[in-house]
Amino acid sequence: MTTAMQLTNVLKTLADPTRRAVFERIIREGEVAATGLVQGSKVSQPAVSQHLRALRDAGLVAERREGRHIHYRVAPKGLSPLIDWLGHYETFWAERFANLEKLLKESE
Amino acid sequence: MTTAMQLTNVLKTLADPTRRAVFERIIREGEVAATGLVQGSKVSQPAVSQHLRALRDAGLVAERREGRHIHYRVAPKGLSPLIDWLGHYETFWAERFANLEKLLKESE
DNA sequence: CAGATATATAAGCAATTGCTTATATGATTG
DNA sequence: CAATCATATAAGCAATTGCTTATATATCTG
Repeated sequence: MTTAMQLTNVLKTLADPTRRAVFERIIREGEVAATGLVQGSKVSQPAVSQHLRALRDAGLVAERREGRHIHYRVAPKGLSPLIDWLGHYETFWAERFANLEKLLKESE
Repeated sequence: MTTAMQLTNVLKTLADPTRRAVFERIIREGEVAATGLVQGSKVSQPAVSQHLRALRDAGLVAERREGRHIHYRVAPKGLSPLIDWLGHYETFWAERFANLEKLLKESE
């Protein structure tokens, strides 16, 4: 079960474009060290570090220390609060316009 | 097609618990006048009005004027940026742990 | 140990946010 | 028209946010 607070946390965390970009890179690259994320980022190392902390606190990423490097990866259940919330209201939406799945197919 | 800005807007708009509560009431009640939303809200009428504006600006709700009442309803495509974004990364997640649909079933 | 590298934390600051009270606008009713 | 009801806007304010620079911590290497 997810709480409203967890959902709020996930939404807030993903709402910042810079932070979301970091998250998307972790998704795409599978497992990245913080250094790698700083490279090619528009913001400073501390800024990236702070974003990584936020992502971790929101449960969106997990980390694995390897020597002095810390590798970040997506946390499987991190998006659950969001998916759960969408799923919870799916029935309401389905009645009124279309279901989630259909919207998914229609996208792009 | 949805832009990153639209997604950011939707996420930011839903990230506030009070505003999200307003949105959820609109989902559940189908079509509500602003007055109805102020009733039973913890915040003032202007606060609700500001939240409604934010929801409308994010494309999450639509309005219909009827005399001096304005009735709000969910905008069908409002969540598209969010659904699209989840869908866009679904393949990446599927490869790594589970697909969106499965997570949806597992929820609750 | 000393130096280098990887990451985190601290402090400070401008910008944004969400609320309030007060007031304005718009529509209806008598 | 005047009064009332529904909603929006303005102004102000405390709290939060995202960044910066400076510094600390932790790990590795020679």
